[in-house]
Amino acid sequence: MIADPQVFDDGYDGIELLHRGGEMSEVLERIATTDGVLIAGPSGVGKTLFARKAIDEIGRIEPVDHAHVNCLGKTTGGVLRAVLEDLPAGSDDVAQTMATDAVRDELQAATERRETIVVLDEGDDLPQTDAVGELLELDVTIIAITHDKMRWLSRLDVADGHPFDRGTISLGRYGVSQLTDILERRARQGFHQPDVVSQGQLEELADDVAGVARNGIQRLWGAATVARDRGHVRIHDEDIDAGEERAWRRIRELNLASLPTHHQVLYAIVHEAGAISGERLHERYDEVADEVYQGRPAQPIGERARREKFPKLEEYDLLEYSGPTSNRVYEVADAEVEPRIELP
DNA sequence: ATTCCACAGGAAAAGATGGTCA
DNA sequence: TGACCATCTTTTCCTGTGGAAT
Repeated sequence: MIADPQVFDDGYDGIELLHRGGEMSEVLERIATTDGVLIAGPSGVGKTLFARKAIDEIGRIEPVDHAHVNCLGKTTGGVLRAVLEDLPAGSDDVAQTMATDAVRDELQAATERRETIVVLDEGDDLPQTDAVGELLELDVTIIAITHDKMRWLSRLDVADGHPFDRGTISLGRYGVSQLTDILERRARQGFHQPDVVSQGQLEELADDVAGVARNGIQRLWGAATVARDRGHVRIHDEDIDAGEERAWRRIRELNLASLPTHHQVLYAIVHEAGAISGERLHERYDEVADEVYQGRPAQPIGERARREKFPKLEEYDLLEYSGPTSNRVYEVADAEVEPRIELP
């Protein structure tokens, strides 16, 4: 059924970008005249793919070097080093302890031989670092990606003004017919055989995910996987329903696996309880800490440092919490996503 | 309405980490 | 090898917030 699994991977970019023609001309136009463009839009509407395709387009006009960096959770130095590592003219392995001055010099050298574009993906927290300011000092073009344009612009603090407030490229959710096209394209490319899924089914999927392309693509993957397991030649409507949870679990499990020990422990504690207050959570952590950290390189951490871990767990869609500072309750997003650490 | 309380999260200091260089 | 250094992480200290109690 699924002949080419990577077509359904989250970061897959070997596919044509559909229904973004207007935004694409806009971004090309702006890149020709300024050295900073902000791309804003909700999760899963193809901001990353859009940026990649924009780089391709630009590369067709003139030769450019580029770096694409995921800035989530990175410090100023971390972003700069990642840029340096990703540039063709930069070093492949930049030491964490390399002085920022030295990184700056190397970036200078790596970017001056030809036009350079830097994509700062997952850039919501960038304004809290100096990374944007540092990069603007160099002769590079920045494409920053964020979920919330207003918040990003208002928190950005760069001396001498910056080019980002001269207009933002906004990528919205797709309409049903547009997303149906997109899903059809994926199906054709991923399944290698016609009629695995009907036009009507694709429309229903597109409608169901409210224009969020990533969700639609993952739902399609889940449906195809279930259909395969059930020995179906084509996707049945029941496969689509049954595949939904599986699709989300796949993404969350990958997210969880990528996190370090402290996050794993905290996730395990919340998972055990289902929902837990901050107070109870800290009590439980203190109870199990000694045993859980036995034989691991990491040491248990204090309460303040634990609080620091939750934004990432939320960002990765593993935990949910909201409400006022006191009486906050932490909940697992999907109880089926098992922790990777055993609690006593 | 005012005071109290618990907790989130900011800032700065301290500690850990992982590198360079003599 | 060991002294030293820059950066990142954690701790310490603290302020702000919203609900609950008075």
